[in-house]
Amino acid sequence: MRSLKLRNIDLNLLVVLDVLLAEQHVSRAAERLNMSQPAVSRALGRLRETLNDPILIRTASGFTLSSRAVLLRGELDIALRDIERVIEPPSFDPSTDDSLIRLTGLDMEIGLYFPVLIKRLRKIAPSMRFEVVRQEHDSFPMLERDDVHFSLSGLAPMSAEHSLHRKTLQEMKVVCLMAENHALAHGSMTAEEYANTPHGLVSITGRGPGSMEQVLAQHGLQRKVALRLSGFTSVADFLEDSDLIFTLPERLAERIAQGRKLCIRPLPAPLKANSVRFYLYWHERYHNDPRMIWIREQLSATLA
Amino acid sequence: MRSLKLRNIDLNLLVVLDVLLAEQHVSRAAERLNMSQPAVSRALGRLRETLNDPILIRTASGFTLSSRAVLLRGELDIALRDIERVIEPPSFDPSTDDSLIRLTGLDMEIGLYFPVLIKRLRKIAPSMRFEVVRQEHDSFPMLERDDVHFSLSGLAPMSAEHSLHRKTLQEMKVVCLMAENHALAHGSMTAEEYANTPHGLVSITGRGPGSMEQVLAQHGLQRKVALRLSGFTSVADFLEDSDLIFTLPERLAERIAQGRKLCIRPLPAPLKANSVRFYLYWHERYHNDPRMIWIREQLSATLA
DNA sequence: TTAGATCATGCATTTGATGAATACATTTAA
DNA sequence: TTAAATGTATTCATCAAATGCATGATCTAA
Repeated sequence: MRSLKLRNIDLNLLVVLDVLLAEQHVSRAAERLNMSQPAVSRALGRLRETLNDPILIRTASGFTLSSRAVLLRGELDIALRDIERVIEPPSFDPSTDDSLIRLTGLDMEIGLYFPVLIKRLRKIAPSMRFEVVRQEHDSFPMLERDDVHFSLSGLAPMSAEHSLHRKTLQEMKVVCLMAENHALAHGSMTAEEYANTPHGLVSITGRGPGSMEQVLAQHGLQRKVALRLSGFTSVADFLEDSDLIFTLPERLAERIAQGRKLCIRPLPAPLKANSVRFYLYWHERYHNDPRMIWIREQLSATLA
Repeated sequence: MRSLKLRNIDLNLLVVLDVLLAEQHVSRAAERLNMSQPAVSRALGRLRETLNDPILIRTASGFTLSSRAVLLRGELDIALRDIERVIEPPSFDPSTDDSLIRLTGLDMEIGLYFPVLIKRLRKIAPSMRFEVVRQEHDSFPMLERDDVHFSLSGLAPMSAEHSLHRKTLQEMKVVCLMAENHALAHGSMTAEEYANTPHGLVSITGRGPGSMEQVLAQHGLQRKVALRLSGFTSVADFLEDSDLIFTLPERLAERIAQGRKLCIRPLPAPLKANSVRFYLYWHERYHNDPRMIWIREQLSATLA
């Protein structure tokens, strides 16, 4: 535990001392410091008092340094340089930075955004390292605990988590994904037809109703969820040759449908209102971190 | 030339920051700093403003550090340690100190005081190095110019040299030194007899009358200086088998007479008043230097 | 819901740094 | 030796800013 010697002295005097030692001349020092000559003279007086040493000694031609002052000059130079490093906003150079950046998110969402981002980052910051961390049920506590720097999520934090920041990556409509040979695969679909078909649901938190339940309720409808999955990976396998419908964000649905016997259909017009957003979340503690700011900017660039 | 970034920020805040980073708790930091809690809270506010970073971030259980704060902790620790070194009175350890100490003085006076001093110093400070420098006509400018740390002299500086300090080493009477077979070598000597004998004079500055001239003048007398020397070394050689008298400080006379056919006689009573002092001089710039303070103390000890 | 803990803020106070003018000291030039 | 010049310290009034007290706001835990 550091002693409190420093509490009892005015560290601001050190800046004046530095210039005084360099100039050995009160008036010139004052000019360089943008202070009045009396102010510097007094500061010198206080320094003499504090350090218990005359520091500058009058001679026929100006001032000379005391032996203490000669020592001080070197030590002070080091100390002030260190302080400047403290004060200075932290610098960041992508070309040399070797930080380890930890990210999390759901498998499918990650696949949608992170590969292209990280490809871009590695091109500009070849020494930077990345780690995609398996997401827990809820990624917000992971941010809180500093397990990860970023979390990609379509959810909103439950309570008002004041320490989290986020940025909307994309907003997209929700579509229906079903087998090519599904009864509703062709022609238009009514809200009632939609509600009466058995549904599949990817529940990230593992519990509670999906957002569609609310929308249906507004139309006096409700649906039957016949299958509940905790991830997107096997959605296609369940859908092919099945009577199920999954209601998913458009780009996710496109991904899942790729190369499978599935087809994407718009939601029935009355239910179309709501859309889905994906967010990038980070913790307050990295809000000003130039590395993280840079990454956020790069992500925006990949989306543009 | 250092930029003046540091002029615009309050360095005293850094001490508070240091404790805040360690405690991550405003009230505890306040206690450790002997400040009120509001004062620390405001200081934290100013720090946030200055560094443009939240530093401490509220969480459910107290504060966490921002990423900037994590960096700061290390940098600040170094900076404050360096500042402490600046503030701290310079330490001095005789057993390890290897300073080079430069001294000057007249040959004979040096022989009187320095050998015993340096013997003592080398015993306690074996790594310290010493250099006895040939004295110029006047040793005071050498002190002014920082050619030497100490000067041994019986003179007083001409003008009021405010930058010089001195310490009386010894006070001694002045005696007459003459050949054993000198006419005045036995019996008492009157002031007139003294004045009428041819004199030798060691003139350190090389010019001007000696101090005896003044004393004689007060008695309406004056003497004839037949021989003028610029040092003491050869005084004995000039005195043996000669009619000259040298008027010298007692201990110097004893030294010179040692093993030679010379004898020491007191001054005639009326002229006896004045005595001679030897001083150790040093420059203001070393007045607070712990090494020089120590040396001065050691010199006193050798004289005691 | 209450009690307890902790940080932020409004307000009044006080400390202490500042600037303008000036006194003081010393050196240089005449 | 005096006068001018240079540079530093000091006096005094002013003003900015930090502080402390009391209080408000927020959150945790029982």
